[in-house]
Amino acid sequence: MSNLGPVRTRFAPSPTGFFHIGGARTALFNWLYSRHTGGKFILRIEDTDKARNSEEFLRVIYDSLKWLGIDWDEGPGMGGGHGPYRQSERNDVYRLYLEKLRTTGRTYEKDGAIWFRLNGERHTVHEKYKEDDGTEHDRIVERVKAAPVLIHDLIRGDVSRAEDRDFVLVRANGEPGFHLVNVVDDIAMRITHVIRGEDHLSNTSKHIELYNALGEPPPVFAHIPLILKADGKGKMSKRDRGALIEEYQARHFLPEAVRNFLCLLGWTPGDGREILPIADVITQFELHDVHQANARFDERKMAFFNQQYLRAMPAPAFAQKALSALHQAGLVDANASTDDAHIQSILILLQEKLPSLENIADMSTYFFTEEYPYSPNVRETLTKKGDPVARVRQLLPAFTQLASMDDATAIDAAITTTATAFAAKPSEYFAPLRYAISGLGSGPHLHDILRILGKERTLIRMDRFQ
RNA sequence: GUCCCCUUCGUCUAGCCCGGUCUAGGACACCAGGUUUUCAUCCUGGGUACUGGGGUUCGAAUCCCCAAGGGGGCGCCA
Repeated sequence: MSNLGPVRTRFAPSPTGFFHIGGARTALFNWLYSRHTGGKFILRIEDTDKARNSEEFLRVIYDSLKWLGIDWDEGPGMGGGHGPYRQSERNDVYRLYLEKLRTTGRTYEKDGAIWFRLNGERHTVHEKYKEDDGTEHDRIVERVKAAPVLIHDLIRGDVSRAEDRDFVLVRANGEPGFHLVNVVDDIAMRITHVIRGEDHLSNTSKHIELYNALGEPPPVFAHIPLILKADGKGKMSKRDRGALIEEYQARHFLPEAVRNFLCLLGWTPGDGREILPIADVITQFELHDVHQANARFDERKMAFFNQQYLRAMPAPAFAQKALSALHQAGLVDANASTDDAHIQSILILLQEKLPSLENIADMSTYFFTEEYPYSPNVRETLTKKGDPVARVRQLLPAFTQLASMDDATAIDAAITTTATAFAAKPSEYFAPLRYAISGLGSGPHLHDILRILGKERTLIRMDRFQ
C-alpha cells in the first residue's frame, strides 16, 4: 500500500460529451474514498482535445456533480495549490516533464508527433485489427518486446501486462496527448489513488512505464467494474437511453436516491442495507470491497430507491420540490407558496401516493385546473361495469343536499342512500365519481379529494360530466 | 486476430479470501392471495441461480486446471 501521506483522489473528465452514469459513478467512488480517508478530492478537466471540447459539456459536468452532492476540494472554481486544473492551461508543466523524458532518451519523433520509446527488442509484424465498425483488416506495426509490468490493483490484485507498441506523447499538431498529461498531472497534483474504470486497465501498463521512465513512484490503482447497458451488449455509453445524469435531474429524481443507487453499482455495504444515508456509505466504503464483475444498470431499481426517498422525505422538503415541479408543469404560478394551506393539503396527499416527482403533474392536474384530462383507458374500464355518467347523475341530487364536502360520514350516507334507491351497491359509485371529478382511476382517498375541491367545484364537475 | 479482466436467481447482490452451519440468503422486477370504496400504499406467499468439464478432499458455490461465455483494450479519443 502507498504511504504517500494523505489520500488524494481525482476525477478527470473530458468535456467531449454528456455526463453519464458511468462517469458519475467513477466520480462518486473517488469522492467516497477521499471522504472515507479524510483526504482530498480533486476535479481536473482533461480538455486537451481542442477539436472536441465544448464549454456546454463542461457546464453539464459541474452541474451534475453539484446536483449529486459531489463537491471537490481542489479544481475549477475552488482553486488549490496544484492548479491550474484545466489541462489546456498546463502546457508548461507538460513541456517540463517531456524534457525529462527527452534527456533520458525515451522520446523520438515520427510523422511530426513525439513518441514514447519502450525498452525492448523490436520487430515488425502483420497483425489483425478490428475497427469500431467490426471490420477486420491486416496492418503492419512495429512491435516491441518490453518486459511485463506488474499492476498492483486494489480491486483486482496483481495484473501483469506487457506493452508492445510505442505510443504518442505529443500529437503532430503540438497538443500533448492523454497518456502524457494524465500521468504528469497525477504526479504534479500528488494523486495517491487512481480510481477509474476497468477500460483503463490496459492504459495503466503504459502509465506505469511512464512513471518508471520519469523516476516517479506510481500511485495506487483501483480499476472499478464497468456499467453495462440495461439491455443489449456492451458498456453503457452516453447515447443509451437513461444514461445521462441530467436526464434524471430533469425528471425530478431525488439526487440522494440516484447517488445512493450509484453507490451500489459495484459496491455493497457490509451491513446489508441498500438504502442508507451517504454518511454511512462514507464510513463503510473501502476500495477492496469494490466488486470485480461488471454490473448492468437497472433503472427500475433506481426508481424504487427514488420512491423510497420520496416517502421518507420531511413534508416541508417534499413540498418545496413538489411545488417547483408543479410550477415547471405550469400548474401553479411562480408565487405559489408552501405556506398556502390549500396547496399544503394537496401536497400531503400526493407525497404518499407518488412513485416519482416526475408523475406529479399527471396525478394532480385536477386539483389545480378545471381543464384536467379524462383518461380514455379508465373510461373504457369503467364502462364495462356500467355507465359511469348515469351513476354520477344518480348521485347528484343527494350530493346537492350535502352541507359541505368535509363530512366523510355524510358523504358515505349520501352514496348509500342513492345506491339503495337504484338497487345498486355503494361500491359501484366510487369509481365513476372519482373519474368525474379527477379524470383518473386512482389517486388519494376519495373523501380527501372531495374535501379539497369543496362542494361547489365538485357539483360543477359532476354536473358537467358526460 | 491479440492482450487483459470477469462469470451465484431476469437484474443488483450475500456467501468465496479462512472448504462442512448453503435443501444458497436479501433487494428490485414478476406471479398469486389478502387489506384498501380506488390505487400507484401496505401485508403474506411463490417461482427462478452457484456457466460447463476435470481435479484436490470424507466433504466444494467456496481451492486448482481446462473450456465456454461475457466485458474491455489494441487511436496523433480520453
